[in-house]
Amino acid sequence: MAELVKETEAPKSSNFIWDFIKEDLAPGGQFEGKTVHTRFPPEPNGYLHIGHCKALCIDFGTAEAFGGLCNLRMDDTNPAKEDTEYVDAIQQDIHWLGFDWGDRFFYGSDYFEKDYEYAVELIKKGLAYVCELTPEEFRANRGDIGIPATSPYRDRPIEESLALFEKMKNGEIEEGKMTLRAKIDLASGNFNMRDPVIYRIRYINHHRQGTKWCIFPMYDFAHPIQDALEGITHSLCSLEYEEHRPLYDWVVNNVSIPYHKPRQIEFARLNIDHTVMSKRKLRKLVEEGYVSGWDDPRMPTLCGLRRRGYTAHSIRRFIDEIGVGKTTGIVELAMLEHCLRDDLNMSAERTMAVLKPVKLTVTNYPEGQSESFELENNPTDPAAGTHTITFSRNLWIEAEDFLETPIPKYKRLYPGNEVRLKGAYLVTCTGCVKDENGNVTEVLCEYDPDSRGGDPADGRKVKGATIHWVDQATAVDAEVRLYNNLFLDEQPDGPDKNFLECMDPESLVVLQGCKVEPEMVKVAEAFDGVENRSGVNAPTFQFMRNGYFCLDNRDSRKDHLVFNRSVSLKDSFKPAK
RNA sequence: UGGGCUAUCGCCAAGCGGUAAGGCACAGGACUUUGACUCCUGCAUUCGUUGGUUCGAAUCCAACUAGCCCAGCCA
Repeated sequence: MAELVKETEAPKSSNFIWDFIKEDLAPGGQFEGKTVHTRFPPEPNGYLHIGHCKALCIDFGTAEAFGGLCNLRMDDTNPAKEDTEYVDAIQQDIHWLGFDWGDRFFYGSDYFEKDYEYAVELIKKGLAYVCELTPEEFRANRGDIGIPATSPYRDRPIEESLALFEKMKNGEIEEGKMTLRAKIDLASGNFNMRDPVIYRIRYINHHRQGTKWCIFPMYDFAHPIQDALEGITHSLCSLEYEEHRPLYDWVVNNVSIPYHKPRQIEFARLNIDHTVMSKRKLRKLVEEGYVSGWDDPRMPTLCGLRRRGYTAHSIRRFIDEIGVGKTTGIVELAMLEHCLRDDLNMSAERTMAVLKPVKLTVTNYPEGQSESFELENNPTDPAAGTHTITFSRNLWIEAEDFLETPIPKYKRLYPGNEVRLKGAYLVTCTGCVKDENGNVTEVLCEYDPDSRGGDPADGRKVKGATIHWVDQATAVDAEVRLYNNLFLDEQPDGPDKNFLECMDPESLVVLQGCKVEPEMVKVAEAFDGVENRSGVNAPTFQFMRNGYFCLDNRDSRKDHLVFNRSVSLKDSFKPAK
């Protein structure tokens, strides 16, 4: 974990949030001499996705940048929505990314007692009252643009509210019959300030508090208190809370907090094209079986991205690259993919794998003969060493590396053309064998014995391409899963769109009978012994000329290898149409 | 039409009164035993629009325009 943090580059020099913080820390600033303290407050009702990841990187990253602290807090003030089921997964994902909250892990519900005391304080100050409007009446009385809201209970005596709130707490009031409201401004243009409800009654089991409470504080009341009690200096959140800030400040200013007053700063949340980010929609994909689960490799969840083969480093780099601002935009997926390729290019070992195999017979290579070659593991890193591959008369090559009649600019196998078999020999195509339907079943070629290793003795330049291959004698079968975007539409989340109708029916293509190097079995076997496979990155390779692939952390076993394509290699070959 | 926010290249994004960084994408070219990587080169006379202030404006002022968010006893 520590290594991950270390290998992550220093974050960008600054952003508007850091500018604010610098001002706050400067002489005369509101936090002069204080330690920057942030918090990441996920609601435990789903898995973390790349959107949360931005927030989390900002929260933890900002603390890191200022030598401060960041707490992890489960925001669980609504018993109807939360579950412990997600708590472990959230923690695992944050650790995977390389962040740590030390011993500062909290639950919003830890503060229910305090919340209650502060609510009572507000009532005593005449700043809150028990309102008996039902949800329907509440809506009917909320007013409108230019029309103030109303509540007949607004001026009820303090003592009466105190007694009623006590009854609410003691379970003597029916759900929906009463709420506690902050007394602020019924005519405010900001509806959040029109005497917002700060406590509601809920006879539901709370995942941690059980039935101890039947009144629960609303986010707008609980959050600033939680922040204040934890000594948070900067409460960073997304833009939609911008107009809640006056309420946040109101709470912080009207309650006797024991420490400094935290400052809320908002930033734009992350959107990426060809995907959806709302928890509701992701849940629908999972629950209605459009994907295999929250960790389906096509999902934008952190567990999905991890299973797909995304490294923590690449994701953090991506978040760093896109920056922090207040403009709501949609980042291209190409940016994320670039960050992955960039990372894996440095770290992934090369191996040859044939995804759509066709036989290649080296007709002048003696039957039964075999030899081996050393293939570099990573051309960008000589220290990565080499591994041994075997060669014989019968090989597998990619079906698309042969064309009986070549298209313009085609540099691969076609009758008469010489190509290099990566790391082995130069071969010249002499023809092919077809079945009764005219499908090519075997490609024929002759090798140049004086080109061992791929370098021709006479030093001639090879115009053909270098293609990958595997030896039929030693190759191992594997299942390979190719992923495309879940959505064909750039903006499945867009207005007037049913995101389910934007899905790509071919977002998952499963290939069987792919041919991989035999050493993959050993790698898979070692991975079989790894505990908590879903929490770590599975072994990842670059299948030369194809892309980056990793073992599937859920389904792969040594006797049935399953690889996921994390991302393809860039390909500038554009055959003329 | 009430409140809040945002507008700089196809996508992110610097810029904070002195004459438009960077990344992604894209297009050429070099190199290459991955049509990858790497390396060059190109890619906003212009900063939503219109006025104003100024020797000088993306940066200050004004008025427009467009987009996003808000009327849960959700977070």
